[in-house]
Amino acid sequence: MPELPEVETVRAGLAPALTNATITAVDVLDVRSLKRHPGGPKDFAQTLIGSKVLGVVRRGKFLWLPLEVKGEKRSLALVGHLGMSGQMLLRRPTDPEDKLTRVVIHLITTKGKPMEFRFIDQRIFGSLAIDELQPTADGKPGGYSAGVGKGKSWQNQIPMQAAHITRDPLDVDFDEDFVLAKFQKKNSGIKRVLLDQQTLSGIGNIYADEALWRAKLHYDQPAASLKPAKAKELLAHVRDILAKAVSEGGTSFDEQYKNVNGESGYFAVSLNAYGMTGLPCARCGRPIKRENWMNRGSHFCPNCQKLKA
DNA sequence: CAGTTAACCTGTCAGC
DNA sequence: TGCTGACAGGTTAACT
Repeated sequence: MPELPEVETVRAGLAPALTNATITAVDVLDVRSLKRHPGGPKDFAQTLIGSKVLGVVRRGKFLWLPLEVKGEKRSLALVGHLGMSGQMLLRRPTDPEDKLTRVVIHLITTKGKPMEFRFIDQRIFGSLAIDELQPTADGKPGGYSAGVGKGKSWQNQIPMQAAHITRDPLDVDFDEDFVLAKFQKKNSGIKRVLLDQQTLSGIGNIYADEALWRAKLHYDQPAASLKPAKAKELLAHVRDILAKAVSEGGTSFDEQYKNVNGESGYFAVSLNAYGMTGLPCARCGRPIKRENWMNRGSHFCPNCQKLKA
């Protein structure tokens, strides 16, 4: 479900509420949501209770909350991934239950106000885990946290389970030359490469289809066949689309993506390819086509986006 | 080694 | 009304 713009919308919503709040209790309603936490639910809850949240950071589709854990020497964070159907909602204890809630983390603000962080996940591809932070490979900030935490110990760190993820196109330290060099070395179709989080992060099925539509590229066009100028143009489209989608609060079609208040985003009205099967292409008027591709779908204009030799 | 596929899961919706 | 199959925003282990 959620790609970079949706995860960033969640991050921005969580940060002001959770920063400096203290965890008071943890309810694990479905242990499958902790599949990336090897210590199990007891260890998960014990570590969290009494800990303070220091910030909310994101790289690509990964989110993490650096923690101050009493009596703990290691640098730890609560790491979250939304998978295909995850949501993170901020609720008051008196609010009605949310369907498909898997984990509830109870907190109290510095002003003594109680609140609940609820992790909702239909398909359980998402997860929460406590993980150790390690220094970033390049010594630069681990991810996006709106400048908060400058000079803090966790600023230039990243959770071990997210360390293999490269920087996303909205990261100030995004290395475009590194990505272009990777394109040149890959014979896979360009869409496959756009979705590879170790080449560049944050892009999923929606924004890949949208960027390729804008660049007039077929999803199976080998990445290495792109001329440098075309590859740069594609990355510029990627950045534009991601930034615009962030400003619109992400893309929502149904109940599967909500911000921290349970509200939908508005970018769906800006889509030109994804989910537009059979509707006229905004450029040439011919119908958008959907093809089965990698156990999912690819949406494109057969007229504007032709495979080139 | 790079490149691909299968598996992990549940809910919704269209069609019969 | 109920059944069946297609489909859904992602990642990663295990193949070729």
